[in-house]
Amino acid sequence: MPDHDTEFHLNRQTKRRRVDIGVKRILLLSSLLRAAKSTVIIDAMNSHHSKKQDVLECQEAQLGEAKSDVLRKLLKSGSSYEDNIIHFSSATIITKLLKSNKATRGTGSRESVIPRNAEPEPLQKDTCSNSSQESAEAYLSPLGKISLNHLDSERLNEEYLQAKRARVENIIRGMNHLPNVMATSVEKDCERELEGETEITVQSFSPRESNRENKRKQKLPQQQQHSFQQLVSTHKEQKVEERRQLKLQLEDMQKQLRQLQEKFFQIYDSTDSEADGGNLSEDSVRSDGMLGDDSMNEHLIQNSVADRSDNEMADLGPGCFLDEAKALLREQALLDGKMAKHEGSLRSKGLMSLHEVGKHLAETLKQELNSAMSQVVDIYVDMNVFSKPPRPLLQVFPSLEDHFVFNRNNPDFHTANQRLQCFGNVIFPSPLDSFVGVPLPCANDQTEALPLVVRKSASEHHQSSDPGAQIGHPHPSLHPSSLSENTGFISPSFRHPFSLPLAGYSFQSTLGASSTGYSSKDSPGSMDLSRETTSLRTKMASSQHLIRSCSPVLPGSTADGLSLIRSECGDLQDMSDISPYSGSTISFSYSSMLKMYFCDVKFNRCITSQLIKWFSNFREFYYIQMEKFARQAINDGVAAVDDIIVSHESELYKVLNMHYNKANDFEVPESFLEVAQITLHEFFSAIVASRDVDPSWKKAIYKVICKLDSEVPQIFKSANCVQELLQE
DNA sequence: ATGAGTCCTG
DNA sequence: CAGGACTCAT
Repeated sequence: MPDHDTEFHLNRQTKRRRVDIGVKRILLLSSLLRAAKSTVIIDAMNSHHSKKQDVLECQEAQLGEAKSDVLRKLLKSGSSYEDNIIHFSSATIITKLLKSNKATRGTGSRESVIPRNAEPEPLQKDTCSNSSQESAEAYLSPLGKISLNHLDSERLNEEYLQAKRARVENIIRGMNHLPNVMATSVEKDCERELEGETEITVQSFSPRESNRENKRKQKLPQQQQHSFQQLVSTHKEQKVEERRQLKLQLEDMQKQLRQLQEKFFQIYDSTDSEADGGNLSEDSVRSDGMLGDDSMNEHLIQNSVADRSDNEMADLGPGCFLDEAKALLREQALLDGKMAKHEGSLRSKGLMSLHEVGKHLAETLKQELNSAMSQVVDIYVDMNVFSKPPRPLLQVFPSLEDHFVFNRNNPDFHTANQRLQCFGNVIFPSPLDSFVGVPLPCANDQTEALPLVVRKSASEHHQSSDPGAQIGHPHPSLHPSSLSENTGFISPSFRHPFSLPLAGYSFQSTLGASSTGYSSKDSPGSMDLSRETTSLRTKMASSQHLIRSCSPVLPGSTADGLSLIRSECGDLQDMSDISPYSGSTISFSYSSMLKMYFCDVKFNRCITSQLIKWFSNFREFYYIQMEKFARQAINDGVAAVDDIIVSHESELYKVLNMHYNKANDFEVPESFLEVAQITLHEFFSAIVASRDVDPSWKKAIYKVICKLDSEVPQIFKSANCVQELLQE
């Protein structure tokens, strides 16, 4: 029977096994963005960043990545086509070539001067390597060096010049497909290169250089003219084929472009109404821009690509395809510019501001992310946590409704609710709500979960700390099934500072509430903010030195929630492997949460890391205690997991409360007990099942518990958090 | 190189 | 809790 010391051993074991959770956030964000396919988001983002992003990115955001993918493909294809035809025509290669030549000339030291007249040798040895970039490069590269000890340098010079000319011809031909400017410049460069050729002489070769050259010369063409002809003939065929393929690609791109265009306008139509009432979302703004310049956009988009006839296309060389793609990019940039312009005009009208845009964009993004996360959480919890015969958690809901003061008409609720961002068991207002002035759908629409902190009841009679109730000794009145009769929740001793995952869990997961937020029916109702604020006031009052920033105080009240979210959501990546909804995992960082909730706090590195530190520590403590008590229960001979009941009298609860809520400043939400119990059960079961042999066995538990997390109380998001608390 | 976040230790 | 090592990502 393992005692709880094992924990430390295991901790040590898992030392290097930890999963770094902050890894894929950005990916997640972007993938979610894509998955969401929300034009609201995309447009907003595009508008917000358009000026900073390059053309490709703008285009991607604006018309969707499909198009840009096509463009990229086209560009890529174009260049690969060129590569295939004549590598020398590749701008990259040319650039490289010219650069290296220049570098060579610029080298003062003779020792390091590239032995240009040494290059012809490869001509004699090579067998028409005409398609590999490497060979081309090698051949052209002034870096190529061979031992010339036995060679007639003059002859080689001659040959080399011949080869060089052929190559330049080759390049020029290849460049026919490129924009004139480039071709011309390259041509000139090449000519210059030829002219200055004979000035370079060979002085010496290092062995290393020789080796490098030897490697290369095997691939170099022996007969430049011959290989060139082969090149041309081969590439002519390739040209035809490539042209055909490019044509197909372009046609495909046209199709996609049209589709995107249609989609774009459809989206505008669908969101048009949402922008009514002076609430201009990014989407509507953008769409307005589109419609405002409808004819022009149509022209821009269709004229260059869609309207181009196939015949015309067929006559286009690969360079023209590239031009086509570039033209598309330009068009997109232009469109983007118009968007920005339109946006600017709106802004000048006072309808919106860039700041608002960014803010709203962020909010929208967060909502989308959380929605997706919530889905995953729901599904996972439903599948894993409640796969067993349902425990009486459902009864928590009515009981909580009884115990909490739901004041849906509380004006504070609405103002705060509009700012509400929830994590963990995410409850968000609908994405559009985040935009300025968009009213909440309904006063009764509960978009928030239970606050983490409940104000102490006015009747501050302390609950009897009955030491009798211990883990492994179920107490009827404390069992979840009898929570509705349990008055303990109202009882002031329920003051726990940290997040209470189950608040969201009970309602959302158990009741199967929509992941996008509590519906008005599923939600427990709005929490009376005054309760929590009053509760917090106590804390605040005792922490006047932190008056400017409430966050230093808050970690104690939000730490575990944040920690849970933070630590476990990272594991959603793992869960995504299990979940059929694997596309929609989410991960939040502490810092982003902190910054969102404590907007009045000027976060710097120090503050952020300190808070993170606190959260980590809080979280750690929670789980350490869980494991400890689970092992203790096992040691005590508890056989069935259901015999483990966490109540207000449980030692576990006391320990936690002592740690997080020493002064009992906070009323601990009922759901905390639920989550604590579930956590304990998880640990117990895992240990009993010997899953703890796995160094990372806790992670599975983290996953489960993470999903029970409830959101940070909305009050914390208020910029006037402190004032509000003190006013209570 | 730096930051975010976790894990371990004291 | 804090310090610091460590990992991972940018």
